[in-house]
Amino acid sequence: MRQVEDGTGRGNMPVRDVQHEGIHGILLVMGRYVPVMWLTQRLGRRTTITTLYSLLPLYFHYIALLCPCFPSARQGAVGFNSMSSNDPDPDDILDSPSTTDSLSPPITIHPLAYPPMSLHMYPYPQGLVPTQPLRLKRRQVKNACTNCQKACKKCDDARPCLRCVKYGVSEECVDSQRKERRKGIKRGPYKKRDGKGNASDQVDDPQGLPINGVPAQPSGSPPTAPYMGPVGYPPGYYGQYPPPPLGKPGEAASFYPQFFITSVPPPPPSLQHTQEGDAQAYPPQSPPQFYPTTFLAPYAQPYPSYVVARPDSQVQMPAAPYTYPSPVYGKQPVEMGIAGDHNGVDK
DNA sequence: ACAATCGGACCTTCAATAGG
DNA sequence: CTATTGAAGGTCCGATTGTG
Ligand SMILES: [Zn+2]
Ligand SMILES: [Zn+2]
Repeated sequence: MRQVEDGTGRGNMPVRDVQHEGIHGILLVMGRYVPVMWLTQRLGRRTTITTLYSLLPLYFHYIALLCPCFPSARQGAVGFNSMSSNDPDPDDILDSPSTTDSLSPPITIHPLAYPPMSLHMYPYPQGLVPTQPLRLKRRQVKNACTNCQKACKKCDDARPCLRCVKYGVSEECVDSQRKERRKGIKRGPYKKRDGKGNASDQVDDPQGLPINGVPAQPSGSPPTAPYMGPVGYPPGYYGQYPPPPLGKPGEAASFYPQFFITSVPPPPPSLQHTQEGDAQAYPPQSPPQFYPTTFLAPYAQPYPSYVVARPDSQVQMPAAPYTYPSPVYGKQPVEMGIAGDHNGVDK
């Protein structure tokens, strides 16, 4: 297990490097799992642990808002799957059901959930540790806005989308036009269906061990991670990943095992300073632990109230609904915003 | 160092096809 | 009619290139 925290000598470590230390590029930030890739993309590649640490509380909403994987104030359980990725897609790391709120107990966040040491990196909990590289499914919006489409950048379902808001072109944010699929195209014979499980799709789980009791995905592609949805948004609002298909027997619904987010207790001291290269050595000693818990949701708000377009095309963080207890949290948010993406909607 | 570009991997959708 | 296939059409990751 590895802990990445301020004051351990890693404070100046760019966040992006954390992923190379971590198991799967997931930071446990203030009790929540956030893909490092995501952080580096949104906050800038050279954001250090220290910076992140000091800014996170203030940017908590924003991060919660931006990071589809940041299961903060949303209602509903936080799904987590044993997964990893060889090409860590920031948004692919975590996932949670977004439309299954009704299925799951509410999960929320409360201020006390912010541990003094807010940055930890945890490996997967035992039992959730993937036995093989898993391919995480990326979710796309149904219809990107024209700006995002042109820029080949990620869009979202909101209009204006976050990216357009960020670049101050909210008014230009409109759905791109989709062409209709042509009909009447002959396809030729399909390959034979053979009534039962054929040899073509048993690639998953060579060991035949369903992860965490979860049956392997029927397709030949690696299993995908569950959707850990955004916070406080309607289903699909920021859904980076599709909700677990419900009611489809033997399907992905079973791929959304429960995962518990908690205010992370500081790891045992003996585990706090493992050497580099132990990324694959997990879980070497004591297995990571996850603590089922519940959080309050102090600032669950719809997206539009978070983001304010400014003349300078920056995005402004509305004042926090409450003040953070720790003085360190009181630090003024420097001009950090959401660097990491390009300026100006282009092309 | 950071922003813009864009090739192409990946995802979603849905008409064509197959089976009962 | 329902299930499955599989390709069209789309999204957007992330490597590359451009800019100051
Ligand atoms: Zn967009
Ligand atoms: Zn837009």
